Amino acid sequence: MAIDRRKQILEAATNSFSLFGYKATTMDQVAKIANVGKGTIYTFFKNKEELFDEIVSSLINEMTLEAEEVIDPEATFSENVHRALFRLLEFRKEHKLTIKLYQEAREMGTPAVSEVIDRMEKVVIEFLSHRIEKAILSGAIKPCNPEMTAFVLLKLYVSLIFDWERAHGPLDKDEIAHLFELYIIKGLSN
Amino acid sequence: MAIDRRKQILEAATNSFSLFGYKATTMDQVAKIANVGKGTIYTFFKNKEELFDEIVSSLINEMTLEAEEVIDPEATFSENVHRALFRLLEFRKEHKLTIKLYQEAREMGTPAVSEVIDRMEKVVIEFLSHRIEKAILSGAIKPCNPEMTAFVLLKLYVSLIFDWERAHGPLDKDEIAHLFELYIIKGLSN
DNA sequence: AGAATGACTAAATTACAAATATAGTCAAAC
DNA sequence: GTTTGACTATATTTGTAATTTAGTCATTCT
Repeated sequence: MAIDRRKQILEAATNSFSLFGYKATTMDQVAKIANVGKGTIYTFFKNKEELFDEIVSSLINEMTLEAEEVIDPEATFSENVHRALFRLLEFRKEHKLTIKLYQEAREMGTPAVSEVIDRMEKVVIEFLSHRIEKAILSGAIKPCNPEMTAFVLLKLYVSLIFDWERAHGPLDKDEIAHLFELYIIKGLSN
Repeated sequence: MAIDRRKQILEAATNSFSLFGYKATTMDQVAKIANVGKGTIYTFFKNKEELFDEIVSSLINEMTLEAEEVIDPEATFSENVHRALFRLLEFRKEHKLTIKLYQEAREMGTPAVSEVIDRMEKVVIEFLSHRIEKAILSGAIKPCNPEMTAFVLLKLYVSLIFDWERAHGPLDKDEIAHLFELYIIKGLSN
């Protein structure tokens, strides 16, 4: 239990960031939770921001890997959107951090947090853009600006998860998948 | 030029709110621009917030009227969405106020401003909901939750006008109309 | 030795108070 | 009867002391 202090620190920091946000998490707190002296944190991480960045980077990596993994080149575009969405929606614990960060960015505008969100969104948009480009080339979907389409998909997702849920209670995975299918893939028109 | 002080005041306040926002507009300033004594404002409006509310209310009324007017019961749903959107996008001056208010709500979270935005969005969503309900009943579009669909349409609009434009420069009317057609009405799938 | 530590310091944040600015009033002027 | 701007009470900003927190480093522990 006294080994792998690095991991202990990362875990403690992740929990604290998820629960209280970036600004409200103190290094003393992280040290206390991780059961290490504060100095120990600085033997592994240059400063608070780097600790934060490492946590977010590995979250981004995990998500990208998962998404990459779940894509089936044989399946249709719509099916792949489904699969990726579903997997994404299962990231509940990591999601807690994301949700907290969106909240902190909105309510307090902490710069380090806004930067990190930009970074996350950039990765998501790039990932989606590539998929969309391929789907256009293969004729699976209509020609469109891939970056803007990625942007619209992300905005729809964020709107549903953060804004709609905040006012109307949570949506389950199937519901969200159905909504993407209806609004973006198939379209409303008969 | 010394008559209809009420109108002068409304105009001065509208300009100042559009240019500087709600908080940064002072009653002395409004009086100065409107060429009236400050006391005069209070013979027509109980306080700053009521002056603001009246301006926003008439903006909402104008918009609803315009939208109502532009709807053609004979035309298709998609065409009506187009027409309404186009008309909306012509509201450039009033739009300035809306844009400033969104900015102020985001950056400073002024309560009076956030309330007003909620009010505006509620009206828009109610208006859209009714149209969508009718379109579902007439079979013009697929069955869906009208309120949520209205919400998604609004969010797409706001995302494009405020978020995308902020990062990538303005979109022209035809482009926006085309995007609505592509993403929401027809869908991406081939 | 080398890793871990927590008292320590410098810098940032918050709490508080005085100074300023603003909303709203009202007695005088028109 | 309407308009007005000097006036007041309230809200905001500014400057400053008190507190908190990030980051260091001499000492302790293994």
